[in-house]
Amino acid sequence: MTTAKINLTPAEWEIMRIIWTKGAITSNEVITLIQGKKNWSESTIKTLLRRLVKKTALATAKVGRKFIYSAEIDENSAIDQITDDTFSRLCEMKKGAELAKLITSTTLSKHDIQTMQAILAKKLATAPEKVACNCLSGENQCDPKYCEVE
Amino acid sequence: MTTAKINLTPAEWEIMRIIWTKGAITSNEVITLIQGKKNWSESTIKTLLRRLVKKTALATAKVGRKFIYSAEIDENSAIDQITDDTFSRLCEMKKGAELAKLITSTTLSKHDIQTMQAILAKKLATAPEKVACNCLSGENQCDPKYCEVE
DNA sequence: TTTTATCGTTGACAGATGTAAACACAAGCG
DNA sequence: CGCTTGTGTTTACATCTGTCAACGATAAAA
Repeated sequence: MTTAKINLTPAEWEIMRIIWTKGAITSNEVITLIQGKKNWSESTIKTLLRRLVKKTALATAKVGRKFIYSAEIDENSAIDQITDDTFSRLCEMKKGAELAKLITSTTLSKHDIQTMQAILAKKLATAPEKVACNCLSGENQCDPKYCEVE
Repeated sequence: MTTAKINLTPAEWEIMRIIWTKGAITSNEVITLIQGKKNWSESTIKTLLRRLVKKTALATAKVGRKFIYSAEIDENSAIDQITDDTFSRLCEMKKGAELAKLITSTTLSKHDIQTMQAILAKKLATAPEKVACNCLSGENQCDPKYCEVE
């Protein structure tokens, strides 16, 4: 399992989810499983598998004339990567509110919630009163008229 | 301010942040401000501005021979959109842990934290013991060997 | 062993993205 | 009134992505 920075496109991500969930799997199984969610032709799926192998997101083991595909990148690392990637684009000041929205809209287990509560309780003590906007570089400051949390 | 579904590419997003922060602005100012962060040529920035206008993410007001650009899409909506988009790709079962990581790595204000604490406290009561994986369609169940939270 | 069903490989193609040079044009300068 | 300068417009182009059809090789079936 590598942790290298490999970018997965949305379509490729769909394939990876199947493989992360099933472990080792043949292209045929992938095709069958995907077809429950996406309306992709076999060709499309084969292409995606091939591209994933090429970018070393998947490994193959030849068994007879067919391949058994398995993930070469760790699911959690991949998840960290896309979420970090997404969050890195956001205005620093807005992230807190967005996270609040996400925890509102996401189904969370009791355990998840308790974990977060512990983290938050710990953070509260040293939390700043306000997080500054970082949308402009250097000395350029936000125009308070626009750069405000609502 | 529209709320229509407009996809912003990472490069376009960079431009939008400037404009959301500064309000109305000329291409020239955008160019100056971007150059503090990115090493893009003027041409590149002009192209991005034009594409953003084309996809109605920006509006223009002609003043003399120059344009004043302003956002046509709301920053918060755009933020919601990309985060939702990203989260929709993840395994349902993994979202909680990922959110916990995010709140750990994000700088949060006291206010943000308190908001989240309130949301979590409320959610805890009705929270499920476990959130199921939704990576496979229909009756296909996760192979417990692979589909487990660690 | 001839036919057929399976897989994987090639080649394609339109549209999106990142990047940018070259060009056109109006306004102010000399 | 040409010339320079600041702005917007065109054109370009290599990649990346989403989607496939067609082709080739080989195991399985007849």
